[in-house]
Amino acid sequence: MKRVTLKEIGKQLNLSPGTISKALNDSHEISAETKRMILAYTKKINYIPNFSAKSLKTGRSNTLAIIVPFISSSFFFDFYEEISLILSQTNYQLILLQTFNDEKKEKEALELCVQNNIDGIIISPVKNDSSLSLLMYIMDQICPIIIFDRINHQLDTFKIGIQNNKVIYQATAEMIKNGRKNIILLLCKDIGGNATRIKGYKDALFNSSIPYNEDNIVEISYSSPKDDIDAELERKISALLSSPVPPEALLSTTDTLSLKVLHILNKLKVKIPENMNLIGFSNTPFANSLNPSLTTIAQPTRLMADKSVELLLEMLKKRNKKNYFEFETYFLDCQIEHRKSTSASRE
Amino acid sequence: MKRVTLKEIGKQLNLSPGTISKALNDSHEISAETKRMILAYTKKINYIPNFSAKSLKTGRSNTLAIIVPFISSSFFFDFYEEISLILSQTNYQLILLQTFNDEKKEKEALELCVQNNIDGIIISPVKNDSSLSLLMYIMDQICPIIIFDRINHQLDTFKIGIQNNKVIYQATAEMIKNGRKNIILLLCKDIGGNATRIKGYKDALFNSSIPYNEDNIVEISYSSPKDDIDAELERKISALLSSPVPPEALLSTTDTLSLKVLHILNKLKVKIPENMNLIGFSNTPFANSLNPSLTTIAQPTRLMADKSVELLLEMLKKRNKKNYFEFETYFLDCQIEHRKSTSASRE
DNA sequence: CTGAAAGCGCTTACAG
DNA sequence: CTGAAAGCGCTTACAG
Repeated sequence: MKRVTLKEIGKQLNLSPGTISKALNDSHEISAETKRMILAYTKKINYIPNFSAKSLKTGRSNTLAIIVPFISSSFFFDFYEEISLILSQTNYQLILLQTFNDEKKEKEALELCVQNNIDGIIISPVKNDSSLSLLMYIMDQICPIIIFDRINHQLDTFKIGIQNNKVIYQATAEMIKNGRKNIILLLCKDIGGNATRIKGYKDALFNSSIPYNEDNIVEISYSSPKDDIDAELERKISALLSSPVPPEALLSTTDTLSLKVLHILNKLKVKIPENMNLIGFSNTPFANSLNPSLTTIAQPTRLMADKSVELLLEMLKKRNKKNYFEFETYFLDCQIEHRKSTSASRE
Repeated sequence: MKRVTLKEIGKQLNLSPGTISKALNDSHEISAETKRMILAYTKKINYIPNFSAKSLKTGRSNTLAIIVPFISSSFFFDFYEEISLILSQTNYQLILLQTFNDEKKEKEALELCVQNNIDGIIISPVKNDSSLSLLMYIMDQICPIIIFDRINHQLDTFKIGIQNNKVIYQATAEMIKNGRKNIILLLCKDIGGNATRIKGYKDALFNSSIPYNEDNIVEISYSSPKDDIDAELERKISALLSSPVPPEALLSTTDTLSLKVLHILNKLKVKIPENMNLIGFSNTPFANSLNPSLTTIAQPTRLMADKSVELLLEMLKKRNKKNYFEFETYFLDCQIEHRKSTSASRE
């Protein structure tokens, strides 16, 4: 029982390998009768084609790639799941690559795409200018690219993201409405959208005539959800809590930080929401089961994934007509999901 | 700027394509001098080889596959992450495939492996006998296979799992020690290890002279973490709670069930741990942040992943000497992680 | 409607 | 140590 090839099948059926190939690809050149006969036979022997040969010949792989910083981040995970689900309805395969926020790994991931004749790429890049020349080369020579999430990247293509200033504005305003004035904004350092995030935060304060205090901007530097930032985070939070006018609210802008800060506040016996309103940027399905359940800003992950695939498939369809596209950046809206960690009542 | 081939490079350097190939593969046939020169050049122009051609020629892909029911299950996710981490140290690529507990999808996933000249497979199969003939064919003709988690599968190969009866015994004994006699065992229906699980449960009761009551075995039928089983689960739990002798403890054997049942018990205002001890089979890192924090049975996921890769790589090394192996099944130990959802004190 | 033949870009046994 | 040549298993322009 050796692995069967088209040549072998042709010999069995007294047809040429080319005819078998055309039949299996449902070419109009082949008669219905012959097709039926060939399909019956290949099904019977469970013929499994060799994709390497096909890919070598055609220059395509029927495979798309999604490149994210960390699949362990629930936003990226959900995004991946959705893409995976959509593509399972097509005959595209999907491969998942992680950069770990490392430019070198990003380059490796992209080269892997080239090596494997990947047909299209959806990526959340490491930095605004990471792998720029390689990405441009790929766009030009290899396959279309869609950028999502970190849409400040300089590559000229379709981009799908959220309006950071707007959503941070809303969350901050929400806390102000709950009577909180001293609000911590917790950020992951060196992430593209921070400037716009801070802008949204400041605008919300300004519109309620609350003075801006730069000590309330807390930036934590980490690149992996597994980095040990717990001690640093606890120290900074503790310091703010023991200041003359302790903070009454905290807005956390990443999934990782949201979970960690909740844990720390519980440990420090801070009463949530009475003494501390808490809103987390998060996509975790467990927000409901947390203690207390966490009010979150949920990114429209599925919509983002849907749009990314839609655009990529569209570019693939028009693959031959380059420069045809007017590239656009799409900003999707986030939603605040209210749970127990925010309320107006105090102790 | 067209994509460069070995032929092209050969022309530029006045060498044959064969020589370039050998140099890049660090063949001993090529002089150090020539190698250095070729490497310098290919690096300068950032030569990226065509893996399809390589794979077609060699019959190998340098890619391993991991096939799981659902990557959204945290056990499988952690397992995947660990494998991914280990392989990033090697030059094997990894592809992830999901079966959604569907035999047809499992067959498709395996055929995809064959199509892509995958070098090795690590799989948690859908059922004890799913895809048996295809798996045997693959083992025989294509590449080695390791089975993990669902180790009751009939394929003869290396298997890595846990001793279900032992760990369920321990968890049950733990609850008995906390003075609980009426203990619910919550299972996902039709999963391989259930018989051994029930045995562990019964043995623990028996050794404490507690009569076995079959109503306490609750089986819920679902195949995806996203299946809507909430109503059914709530109905069954409610019914037991309103029986003359309500249960005082619950042992949940899957991740999905653990989170759902916690949510339901909270909703029904059952006091945990006072009136209900709760132990969940779970790998979620959020166990600590749940309300209350959940005592869990944690599978030795990383060890299982390490062992799986170790065995697979070993089989790959000895690829030519088939039938050389004495296949074994490895049983790894689980650990109970004590948190607030279990204790002896009552109300 | 079917077939013969070239070629995708590599690797490798063989010759020199 | 280097090269010429065959071949991996497909697809497809071309011929008939």
